[in-house]
Amino acid sequence: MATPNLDVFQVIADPSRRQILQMLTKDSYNINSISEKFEMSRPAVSKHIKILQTAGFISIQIVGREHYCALNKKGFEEIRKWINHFDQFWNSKLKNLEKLLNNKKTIN
Amino acid sequence: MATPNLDVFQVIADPSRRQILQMLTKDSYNINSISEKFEMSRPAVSKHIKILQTAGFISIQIVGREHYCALNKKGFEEIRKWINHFDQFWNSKLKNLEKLLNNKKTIN
DNA sequence: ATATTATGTAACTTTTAGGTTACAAACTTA
DNA sequence: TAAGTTTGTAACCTAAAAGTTACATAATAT
Repeated sequence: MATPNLDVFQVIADPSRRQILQMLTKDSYNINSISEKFEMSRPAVSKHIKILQTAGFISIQIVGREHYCALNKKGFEEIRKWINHFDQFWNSKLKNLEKLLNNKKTIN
Repeated sequence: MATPNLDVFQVIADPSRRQILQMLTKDSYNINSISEKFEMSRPAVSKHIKILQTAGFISIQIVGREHYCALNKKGFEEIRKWINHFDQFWNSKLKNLEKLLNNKKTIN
């Protein structure tokens, strides 16, 4: 794994990475304890951690030889922005429908 | 492209597919007019459309030989649910901090 | 009927994400 | 100092996503 530079959407596309993020809603864990919960090897998890950190989904606090991972708000923001954008689309569509119905009312 | 069955996160991981969704916030287009806006071949776009439809991000209305694509709310819901879940995490973290500060206040 | 337009799909190739093992580095403990 | 932990990384392999071209199908237009 040559740690590719992925955009935030590609980062959360991987189920294992989403599992890691899910896990970090419970507590902060070091990389070893995270990899223990997964089928794959520790280096594989290590790469995922690196990708998550680079994309801003987690931050890492080094305590001695242990690297503790915690959720980082930053990475999620672009996703939320994207979803909000489409929510606006649905809302404006709904408003247009309401306008249409109101016009009909005044006409009849 | 053997039209793989991707989960919603994998579906929006592809930049071209996100561009298509973005395009459909402006208007409803048939597949040919969508592919005209892209560098890649028409069959490639056609596959993306299929993937977007299968995952519930767009719906297709067939008018004669033309297939008109429009945004479908369904596909976005799982993404929003996922984002909301993490928003709850940040909110509860904030509440805990507030509680902590309030306790300090009453102690001092 | 023929030509044109819009689309789907099969077969194939290329690229790369995601996994592995092996080894190095850095910190901790006995 | 030596042994044990925790982590990073290099080198490699595999599976599959994403593209291509070529061809088939179906609706429309002339």
